[in-house]
Amino acid sequence: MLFFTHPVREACRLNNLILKIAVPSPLHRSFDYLPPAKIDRAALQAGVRVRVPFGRRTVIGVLLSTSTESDIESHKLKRALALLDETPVVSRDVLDMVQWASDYYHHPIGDAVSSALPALLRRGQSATVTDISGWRLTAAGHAVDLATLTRAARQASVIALLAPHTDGLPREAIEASASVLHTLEEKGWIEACVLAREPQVHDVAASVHTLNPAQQQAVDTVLAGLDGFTPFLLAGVTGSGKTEVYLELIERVLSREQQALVLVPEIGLTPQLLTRFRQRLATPLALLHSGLSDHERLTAWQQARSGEAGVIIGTRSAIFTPLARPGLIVVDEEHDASLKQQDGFRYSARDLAIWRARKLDIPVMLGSATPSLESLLNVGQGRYRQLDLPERTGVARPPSFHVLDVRKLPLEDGLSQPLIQGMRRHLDAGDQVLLFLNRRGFAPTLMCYHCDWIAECKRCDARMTWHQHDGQLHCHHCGSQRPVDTTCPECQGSELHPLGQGTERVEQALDAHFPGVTRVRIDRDTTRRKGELDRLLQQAHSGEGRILLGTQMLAKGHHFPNVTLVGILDADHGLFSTDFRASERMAQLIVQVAGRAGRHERPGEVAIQTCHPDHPLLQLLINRGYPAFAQAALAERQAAHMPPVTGMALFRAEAPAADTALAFLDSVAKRIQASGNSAVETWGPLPATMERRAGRYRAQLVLQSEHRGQLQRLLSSVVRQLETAREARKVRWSVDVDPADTY
DNA sequence: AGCACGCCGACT
DNA sequence: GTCGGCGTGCTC
Repeated sequence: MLFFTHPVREACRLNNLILKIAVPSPLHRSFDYLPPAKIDRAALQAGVRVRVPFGRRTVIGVLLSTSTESDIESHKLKRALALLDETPVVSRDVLDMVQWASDYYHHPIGDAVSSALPALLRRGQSATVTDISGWRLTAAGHAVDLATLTRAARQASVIALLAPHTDGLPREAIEASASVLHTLEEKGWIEACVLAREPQVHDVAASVHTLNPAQQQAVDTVLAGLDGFTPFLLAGVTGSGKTEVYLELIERVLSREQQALVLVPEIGLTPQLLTRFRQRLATPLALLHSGLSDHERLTAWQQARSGEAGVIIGTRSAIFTPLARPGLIVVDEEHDASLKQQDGFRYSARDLAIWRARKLDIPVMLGSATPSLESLLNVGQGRYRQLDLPERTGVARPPSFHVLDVRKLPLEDGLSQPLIQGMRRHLDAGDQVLLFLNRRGFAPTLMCYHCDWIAECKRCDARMTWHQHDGQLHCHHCGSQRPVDTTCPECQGSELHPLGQGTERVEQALDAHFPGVTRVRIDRDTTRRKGELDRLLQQAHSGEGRILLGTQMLAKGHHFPNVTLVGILDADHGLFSTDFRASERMAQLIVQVAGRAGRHERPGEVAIQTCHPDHPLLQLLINRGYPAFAQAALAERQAAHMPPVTGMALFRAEAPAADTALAFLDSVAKRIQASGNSAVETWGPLPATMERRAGRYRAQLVLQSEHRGQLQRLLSSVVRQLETAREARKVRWSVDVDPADTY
């Protein structure tokens, strides 16, 4: 048999071999290449990077598979230039998942594969773990007299830091700007050095953790199924100790020498959560979030791939992280919209987590106090197994709700009298109060009392928000800003007034109502600077701030045990909207915000200011709780033939001219009609609720079907047509399968 | 997406 | 005369 592996024959076979390669481009297909010259067949593993000539450029693609056939005429096939990896950078399970997702979300395969790789690998950097770069003192550096450096404090501190470390310190360990290090290098006092990378050792103090019966039962149920794929929905009311369940399971996974992947919403990756994981788990954590540098991201990716990190915790894109020994996937706050990517490759990290866990044959746990209707339906249909944590840990009891009808109550700077009185009561008792308002700035509208002119954004169909701190009008949709008008541009009147409340204005009002009472405002404006969020949260936790005021940022993932009153200043914002998920989102937000209250021994109160106190879903929510709300909402969706009961997809389009996007979507609708697929209904095309945004006109076409398979088939066919359609060139278009937001 | 080709307007 | 505007075509 050895004769068959004779070199000549092997070469012959290799010459017939076709490489199917995902090339970074917006094209919905892979590209075929001949293997690089002089290459061992064994090196051609799916998932390795390949340098290929593409058009007039050279790009880096990823090998999807090999084949002996190609639809491309052989004289057109080019030869790949080189392989960049000895072992695949995209693991088998991730590659399969990406290919599935590219198909399901109708996103170009090359772009989808790219999103599975850290930027440095996309650009061709070596994937193998490299030694880390650091700095050490030179002989001249050791000889420097620090007393002569009184005018260069930063340089002096670097020298002092490095002095005891003769082998040098890693760059990350030196808190100094690049320019300081550069100056020191120029002076000949420090030099770059290479430090061998040593696996981190992470010890934790042994401690005993007791679980309540519900937690224990949840843990036991998952442990019983640790050797195979089961999706679990951990439905735990806020404060019921979901994190403790995760930690317990992760410990068990680690003790089996396996890794756990934990996905969290963007805003949920709080220092507290990390501290808790670090204190508890005897393994290095690989952290993946948007704030990382390219290098940090690659390092975390490598720690996950090598198995050095036992736990990988990150936001949605972390679902693509390679795992050496996968054992468990956790998706925390699974209802959160940030798990769905909103542009480009519009995948749902939650749904991909399920897919990947099935492929890997490991358990996956979705956790939430307010599960998505999607997940609840999956439970109802027997696809997921629900685990309940009905009780709050300790003695904390559920809060009581008060609906304040602001049609009948005069508002003073957005605060009703009963709310103010309630705040006073709780503050007098020595407790903390949390006010939630999902609107930053001073006032969302600036209006002329003379002629009713309103300050609007020049690039969007939206009002400008007045920000007092910088005296500017800001557009919260495109980011543009301009100075506040002092006279009305229409009638030259000087009666310009701010209308409505933002967090800035409420903060100011608190001065008048609660003079001398300390407060903390947490929104994007007060936390812009690095470290500021941590500092403000610290003030909130320590009790230094008595009144906590903020937007979304304050609503999720934080424990404020001494907060006993939560005020939701404007519940109507989300209750009525064009999006069919508005009431679900509102309910989730109310429950999440309410969950901040009364986590300690004192029961909490929640005051909700609304113009619609009788809204049936709101009443259901506060009287009978989230599960009852969710069942009713699901029944409504059922009756209205809406997701998650039906499948939905959107064609979105935007263009610089008003009618281009709509005209394009009209042609898409015609193609859909022409397909004769009667299982799919279309709605629209319609202009977006806010049609113009950042100077571009936006529109969408909704597709719905009871038969997801039919919907998928139709999308494939239409997307294929659009690739070469003339009208598609004038617009920026995209498909959004299972949209998180319609507008 | 990039990149090149190609055909019309206002500048050194 | 040419620099450069963006429409059109192509990528194995």
